[in-house]
Amino acid sequence: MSTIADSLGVSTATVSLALRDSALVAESTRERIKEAARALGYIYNRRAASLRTRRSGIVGVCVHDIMNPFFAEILRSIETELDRSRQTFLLSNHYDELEKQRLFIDTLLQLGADGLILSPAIGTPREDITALVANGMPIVLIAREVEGADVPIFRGDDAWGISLATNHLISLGHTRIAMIGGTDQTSTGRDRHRGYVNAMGKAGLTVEPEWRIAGPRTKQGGFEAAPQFLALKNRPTAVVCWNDLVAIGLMNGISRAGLTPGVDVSVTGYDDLEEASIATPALTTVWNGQREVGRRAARALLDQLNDAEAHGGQELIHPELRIRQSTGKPKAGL
Amino acid sequence: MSTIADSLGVSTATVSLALRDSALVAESTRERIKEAARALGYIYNRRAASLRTRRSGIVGVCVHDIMNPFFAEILRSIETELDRSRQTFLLSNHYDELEKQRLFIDTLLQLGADGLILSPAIGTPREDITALVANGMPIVLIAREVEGADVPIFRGDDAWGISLATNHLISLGHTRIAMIGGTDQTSTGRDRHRGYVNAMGKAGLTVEPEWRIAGPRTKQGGFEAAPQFLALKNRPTAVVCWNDLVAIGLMNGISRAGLTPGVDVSVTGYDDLEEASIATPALTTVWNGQREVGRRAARALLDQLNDAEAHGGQELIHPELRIRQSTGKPKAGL
DNA sequence: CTGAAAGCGCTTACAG
DNA sequence: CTGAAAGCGCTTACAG
Repeated sequence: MSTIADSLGVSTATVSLALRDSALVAESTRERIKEAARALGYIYNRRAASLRTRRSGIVGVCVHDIMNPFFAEILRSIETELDRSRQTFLLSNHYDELEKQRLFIDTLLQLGADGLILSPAIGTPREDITALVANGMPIVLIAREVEGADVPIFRGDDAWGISLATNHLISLGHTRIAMIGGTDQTSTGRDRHRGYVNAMGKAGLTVEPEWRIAGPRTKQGGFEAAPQFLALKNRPTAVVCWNDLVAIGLMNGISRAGLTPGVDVSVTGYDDLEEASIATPALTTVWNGQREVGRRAARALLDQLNDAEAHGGQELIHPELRIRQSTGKPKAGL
Repeated sequence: MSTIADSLGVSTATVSLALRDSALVAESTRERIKEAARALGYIYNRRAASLRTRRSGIVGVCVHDIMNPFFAEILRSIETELDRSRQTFLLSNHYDELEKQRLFIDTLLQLGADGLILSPAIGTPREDITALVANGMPIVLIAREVEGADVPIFRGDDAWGISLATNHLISLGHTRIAMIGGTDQTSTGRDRHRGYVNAMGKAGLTVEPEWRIAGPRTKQGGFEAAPQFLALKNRPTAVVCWNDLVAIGLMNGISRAGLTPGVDVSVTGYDDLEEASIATPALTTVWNGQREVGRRAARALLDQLNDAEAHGGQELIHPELRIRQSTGKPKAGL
């Protein structure tokens, strides 16, 4: 910048102002300065600027796994929103390791990030969140709760959503319904399991303990759970899966065993990923508003950046059932 | 830092040294300083440090789409390598839009990033790469070439790899083999198509123009190409797909039409994604060394950071055929 | 082993 | 409308 200033015989203050299109600088001066900047191949140094202004233009986004299509869809809409306001976003996976998450948060602090969008790792203590807030870094949560942390959170109404899937199966005539996937260590896992149990109870149906195969959260996991499910004595005729990935994996596993998902066993997913509609058979699932979650979370954070007052959030997104070919009436005789 | 210095009656220089474990500082002083830093909740300001040292600890990674499992697998191994040397990595999608890619590169320059790992967007001119190098930013390419750019590149031997798949089908007795997916706008697309054509030629087989359905690169794309393929007159008995995603989508589409992939139509993929082995039927494909690509690219970049001399790369990764259930002999009578 | 001083490249009052 | 000066929080010669 001083090179530009010298070459034109003006002050660096004027250059700084001109490059940011300040009305304080005469039109002609501004033009000359911009021209010189171009000619000299000037590169704006954001570190220096941010050191002075205390705004970095960086927003951190940290989730369990960015390559998981569920988060991928959320991230895309976050990306769209942040791009619009020219924020750079720093992505990271924490793989549900608290240490990785803390390392990332430290990095964010050191870089002077303006805010954080976080889907907290399993076991995240409230203090980790409040410490951030105390350091003046706005934060919004997505997908998962952190008990006792008073920050905006955006997610779907899991208990309600899973009841949609469960009730759909019940209305088709299924009475023995299993639930596969998810973990009680996350609020999402607990909420969905509770929703399933409640829906069964309301319909006067019993739930056998071995009908709950907890754990799987990926396609691979669902695939591997298939044999265990198929081996159940007095096997359930339908399965509520924790998410679409588990459901698709499970259906693949069922097909491998020579049975036909949607005919021999009804299967529901959760999330309505893009993939759900092209699965074979097309997956009956619950739309979970990923796009909406991402959009709202990003907006809420941006609002906080521009106005420390703003502090919304918390309204749950209302899930919707999507009926496709992976569910049907129980086969006669089962 | 000056707060720490004041509270202890030492200079900031000493504090700086102590916090970085310099042997220049007496053990006892070091301890006192670190203790004070902890007590005061000191946060290291990387912007300030980097302004002074001209190293930011940031490495940029830019690909077509980080949520695509192909890149996802590469990114995971890049992540592992960079974590090890405590570099923060800034991820971005360019979605094959040159403008997005340029914006990201600009951001990197402004943040003073130490280097870039890039899978270049379609149409990236050589000048974009050389300009970066001229600005002193080390760069390595992955997956795709940029003609005339003299920088390290890491990728598989695509022409060779696709010939493995093609020859496998030929050896099973197929003579009419289609190729679905990919675009001639990328080196990868051209190489794979060329490899397929060559393999067919060497076996004395002809390739009808309508057997090439260019374009699809995703599951959705493969799924949508199914009807077009199935409608071909004198339909090929086998399909070489551009990648696993297209192959899996295509198989879903074929199933939807009531045919059985692997029996009625043989299908091969490319990349050997984790998903390939749990697809139904399990996908015959070509292992493309994603992990290896990521690992080598990250190492090469780190080497360049630590020693401007280093400048390796260019050896192609040798693909391998993985035979599973999606390929078989052509059905009698076809 | 420790301190005083300069400087990285910006922006922001303040003065004119 | 423009300039001189201070300062953001570090690190690095240099001197002692």
